[in-house]
Amino acid sequence: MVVRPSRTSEHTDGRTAEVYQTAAKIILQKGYDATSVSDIADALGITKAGLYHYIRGKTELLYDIMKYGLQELDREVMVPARKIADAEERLRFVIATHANLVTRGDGAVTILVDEARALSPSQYRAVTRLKRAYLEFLRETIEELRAHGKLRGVNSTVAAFAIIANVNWLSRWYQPDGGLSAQEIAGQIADATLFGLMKQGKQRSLQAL
Amino acid sequence: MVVRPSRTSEHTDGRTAEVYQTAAKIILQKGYDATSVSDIADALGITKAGLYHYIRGKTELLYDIMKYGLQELDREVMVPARKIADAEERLRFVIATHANLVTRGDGAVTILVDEARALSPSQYRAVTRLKRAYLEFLRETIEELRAHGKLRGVNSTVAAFAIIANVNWLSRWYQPDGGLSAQEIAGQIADATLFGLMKQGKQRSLQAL
DNA sequence: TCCTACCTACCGAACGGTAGGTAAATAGTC
DNA sequence: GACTATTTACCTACCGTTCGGTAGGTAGGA
Repeated sequence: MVVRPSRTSEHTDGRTAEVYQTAAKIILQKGYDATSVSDIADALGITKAGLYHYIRGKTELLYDIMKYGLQELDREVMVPARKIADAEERLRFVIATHANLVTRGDGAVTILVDEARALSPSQYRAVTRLKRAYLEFLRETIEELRAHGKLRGVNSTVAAFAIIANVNWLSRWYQPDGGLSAQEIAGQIADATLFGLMKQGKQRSLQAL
Repeated sequence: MVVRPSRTSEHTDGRTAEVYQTAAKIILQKGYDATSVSDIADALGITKAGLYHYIRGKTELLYDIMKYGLQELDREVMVPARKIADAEERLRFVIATHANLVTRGDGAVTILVDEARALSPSQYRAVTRLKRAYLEFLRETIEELRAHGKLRGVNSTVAAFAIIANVNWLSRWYQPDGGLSAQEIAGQIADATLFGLMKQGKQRSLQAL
């Protein structure tokens, strides 16, 4: 996870990126509330006061990590997806790419999922707004499938949440050293989810199982 | 949520049930770490020390709630499901019933999902063991489908987690006063998930969408 | 006379955060 | 290049607050 320069954080160099990466990793493991600022400082080999040189506060750190996760989702999933004309192909791309982002696991995208509760109201609103944009993007693509007569009798909200559920849940059970590769899993999830929604999906050749 | 008498908690009357229900509700809203023992006591209209008359500790309270959730899952989903001979029908029943349990929402089943991290190692092991039993139950049923030649080329682990993902994610977006009823959603999730896994599902008549 | 169901008052530990300092690097001036 | 001013990157030491938990008491019912 590389943090790009932004107006909201005045430190943009490599050390700040390291702070964010380390924090994301620990928060992912222990949860936000159970992670103390000292935990993060210790992992970085500095003191708590030293860490406050880089962050403005604990929730601001969380918020910045989440913002990065949402940017990542936009940059790597939504922007490229919008260039795909065919709705079915687009949806398959979104599911597989998002799944890869979760398993690649620098943490930011995943932290997004669970820890929003800890944000301040205004931070929460900002994050929720961007999450909702992603949901709407999925819903629109699904409705496009329906318009082409390809969708089964499934509510598009339920379907969109089903996609998000499957992808995000990956972070809870995926093990890099397990029997299945991230690509295999991503492909299978995309396939099963799409097939469940559509009247007749072009069934992809499935990799070894 | 009604807590049944058990050997591990010495108080079994109505007040203890009220304690557990209230605690579950608050933990569900705020998260376990962010919920203080005083929060729960306040909601019950007693002091913190008064609450300790009913509980042995904060994690024990969480553990007891989770144990109840797992019992609920066993009693209401797995036990009746085992009586269903047809694997497809059985899987549909499991998905729909589990989904209803989540949306009915007295909290215990849902808390199970997110807060296991806060348990002590031995408590964590106990909960994980029972969760794994549920996963295995799903996997076996899915493999039964495969044995009958009904399954598409999907890994049964991926499929089992997909079911769990869809059902548990419900708790994050289901709104009782929303446009969709719990039954509708449960039915659609069961239908879309099953259809995604199977070669040819008996497509149920879907309710209004 | 016990037991149940609480209470007040408190403890030690951990928390997020800050005040105020310092050594080393960097930038500006001559 | 030498000297100074400023900034960076931390530090020690501490603050007020909140936390989970407890000791010891009490009012009321069986």
